[in-house]
Amino acid sequence: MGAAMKNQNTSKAATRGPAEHSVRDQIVDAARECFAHYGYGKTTVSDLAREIGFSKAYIYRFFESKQAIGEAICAECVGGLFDQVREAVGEGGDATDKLRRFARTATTATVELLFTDRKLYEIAVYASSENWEVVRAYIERMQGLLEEILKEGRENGEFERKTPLDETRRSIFYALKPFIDPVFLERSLDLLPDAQTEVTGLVLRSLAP
Amino acid sequence: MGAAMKNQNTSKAATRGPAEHSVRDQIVDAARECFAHYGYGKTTVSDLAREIGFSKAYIYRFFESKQAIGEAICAECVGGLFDQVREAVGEGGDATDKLRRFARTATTATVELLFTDRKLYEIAVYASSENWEVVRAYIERMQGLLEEILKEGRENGEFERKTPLDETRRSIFYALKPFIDPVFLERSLDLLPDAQTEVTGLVLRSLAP
DNA sequence: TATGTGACGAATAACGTATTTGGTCACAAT
DNA sequence: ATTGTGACCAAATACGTTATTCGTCACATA
Repeated sequence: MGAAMKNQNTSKAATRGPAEHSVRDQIVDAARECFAHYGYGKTTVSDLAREIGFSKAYIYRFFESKQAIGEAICAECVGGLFDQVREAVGEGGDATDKLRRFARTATTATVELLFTDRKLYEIAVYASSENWEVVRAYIERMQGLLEEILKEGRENGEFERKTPLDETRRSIFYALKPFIDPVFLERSLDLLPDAQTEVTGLVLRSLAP
Repeated sequence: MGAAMKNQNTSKAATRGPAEHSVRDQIVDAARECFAHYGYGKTTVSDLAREIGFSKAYIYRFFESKQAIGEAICAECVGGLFDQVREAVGEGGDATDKLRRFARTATTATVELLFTDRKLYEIAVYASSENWEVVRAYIERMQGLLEEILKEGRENGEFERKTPLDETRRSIFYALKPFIDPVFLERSLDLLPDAQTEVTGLVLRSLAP
């Protein structure tokens, strides 16, 4: 099984110097604007330095690498996605409704990001394809949320209880992946929104007690 | 909704001249070897011409373009995949078993292609990402096979009958896509084989009467 | 008609080079 | 200590030029 297995670049925070510092915020602010406007690849670290009026070297006092800055921006993006999903789920009624909201919102929020901030979306795709830590964290939070929904559904009798909870959570997440993972979602656009609805239906049928 | 929507290059056969002709077969044979050895991109039409001892211009009497030759080779590949799946399904017992075989064989056969004929797999990825007609045909045949399994399961009471058959077929196919579609499968390798098994389990639960 | 080709143009890829970029470090100032 | 920088290097990238490659067409031969 000599698979590809690239960098194993699941790097840690990759942040340096004081965690709370106005310059760090300035860098992030500048990066957010520049990345969104020119894209991650076309923005140079010197651009960011010029934008905040400091030298390039100073930026490296706060971030280990350009990618680390990209991860910070990406964290904001996926954090926003997660918040939207969590909020939508919170407004749901029973677990079935919550699960529907979970799937629907994850898709619509990500698609919206794709269309309104295409350049930022590209970072997310890159991050996902390169297994950045921030994506792993996002997936874990999403699965955590999903598990909560499942638990609730199991407790109040909406969902079956025989299948191990972990397996249920994972398999649902895999099945929904084409509509959640940015890399896959790009290739599923022409199937939306029907395919997403129908897979959610399938998932709910699989949960029937 | 200004989606991407590229070439709409879902071209037809793109074949020219006599359909039955020894030279056509020679071209395809040479292409199969060269594409598998050097890859689609690195193989030039002149290479194929030299291989069969004719001029490059003559090749264009039989195929409209290099891509058309690629489609022919790709058709062989996915045809092979489909045959493997159909055979495995044919050896199955009840519909549940057949569905399991359907999913498992589709994945293993595609992964095997990926590892043994990586260069040909690349063509399949390219074909899929560019929506070549041959891929569309493959998907339709696969869905046809899946529908047969579902019908059988519905008739003998293994599967539920409330959900419209079309929807069931489509949603199952979508859910399995990360393990069938070459483009997706490449990114799901690290989840195999567990994820595939677990999603299949989810699908079967959703089919419970 | 069926088989087969060399020559040709536009588009693309390969290639080598000059420039830019990511990242570090020694050093200065507060 | 903390804040801040210019100079520097290896690696990557942009760029302009050359060489291939796709695909066509007029033409040849049997």
